[in-house]
Amino acid sequence: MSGVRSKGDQAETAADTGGDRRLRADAKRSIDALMQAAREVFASSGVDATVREIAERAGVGMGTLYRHFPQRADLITAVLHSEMDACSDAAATLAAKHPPFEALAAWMQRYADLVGTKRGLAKALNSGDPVFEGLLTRFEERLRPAVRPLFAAAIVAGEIEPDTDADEILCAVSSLCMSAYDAKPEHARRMVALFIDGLRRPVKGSSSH
Amino acid sequence: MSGVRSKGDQAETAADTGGDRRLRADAKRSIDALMQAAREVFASSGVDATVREIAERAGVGMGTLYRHFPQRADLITAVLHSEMDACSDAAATLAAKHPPFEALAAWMQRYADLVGTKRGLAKALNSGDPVFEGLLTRFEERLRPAVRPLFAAAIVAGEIEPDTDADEILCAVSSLCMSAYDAKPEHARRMVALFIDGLRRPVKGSSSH
DNA sequence: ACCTGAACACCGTTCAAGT
DNA sequence: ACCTGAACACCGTTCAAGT
Repeated sequence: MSGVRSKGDQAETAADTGGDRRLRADAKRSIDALMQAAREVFASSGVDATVREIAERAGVGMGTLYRHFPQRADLITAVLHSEMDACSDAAATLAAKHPPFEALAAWMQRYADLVGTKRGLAKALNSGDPVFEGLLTRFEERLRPAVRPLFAAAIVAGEIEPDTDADEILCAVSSLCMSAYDAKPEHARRMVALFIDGLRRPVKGSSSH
Repeated sequence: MSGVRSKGDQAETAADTGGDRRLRADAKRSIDALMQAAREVFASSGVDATVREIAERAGVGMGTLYRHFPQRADLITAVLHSEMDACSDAAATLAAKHPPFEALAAWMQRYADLVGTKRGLAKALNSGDPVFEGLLTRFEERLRPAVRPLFAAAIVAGEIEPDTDADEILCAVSSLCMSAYDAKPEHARRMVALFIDGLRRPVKGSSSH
């Protein structure tokens, strides 16, 4: 009986983002390759892509895929979680690199891409399978807190109206992309840009001569 | 070269309702059996039911199924068309048998059942496959005209407000059933009944003593 | 502990063979 | 002209065999 680390040892489904929980090196490599391959294949062939296609592209056998992702749905879930997290993380990065309004606008484009892509995937999600439990939850719980500071900064800088409702904007942008994104991604992006630009108002300090 | 009947000979997909367009007796029997079997199987096992299961229940071979319905989706479409038509036809029947308001209320229950059932099927429809072309069109174009007389009659009889919007009611009832029907059909029916009852107002003639 | 790939069960669809 | 059912291609998933 080695006393330390007694419970929480059975994390069957591969970790979400790139979780490295005491895996052997080859295992971690397999998981990374699979998720990368899934990302690419889902992007090019859509959600209906075959597990075989993914395994082949990742350069691993079928058994390896199923060892880390017991069901096809688990791979989809993992990929979506990872993409959502990446989008959330982009908020801080953009905030550090750009002035408030530009950061907000840039992140919205990032978000538009995510939703546009997710729509292809979401089709399978809305099928009601409980396998996809907590995906929308994560969507709301990680993305919203991430974007709030962007709005706050733009408001403090006086670049958008102080009563701008972040949730409303997020909702508008996503529904805007849901409908038309995969037909004309460029068109969707342009509409998002127009929409976000409409929020802008002249900065206080610079316009008073 | 037999001169008569030169064009329009290639009606591949089996007719919609029970279309008897110069089929041999056994062919018609097969089609009827298949549609009836599909109706039952879809109702009990959902839209994901197997073609094999349907063929077996209908007592025909796989080839027979595919002779009349070249794709699985064609069977679904045919069944839905048939159920929509049946629901439309029920309007006239009910109008003949009941007083205006009762006919309207009864038809709404019929409609609730259709939508509740259709929801299970519609899941597959919203997949975007162009195979299901024109299903919603038919839904709107046959059902709405069928129900309009029911509203008109109830309005003339003074049993509901004259400005009642039929489309609004249809929309409300269907969205009411979309969400909760297959979990609790009885509950959905009760809510529809309550809703429709709310439209009623005291009849002019009888309340003036 | 992890990987591989042939094998399994099952699906939609086809087609040679019958009447 | 219509029917039958074995056969095909393909899918998600499993498992004995390897290192």
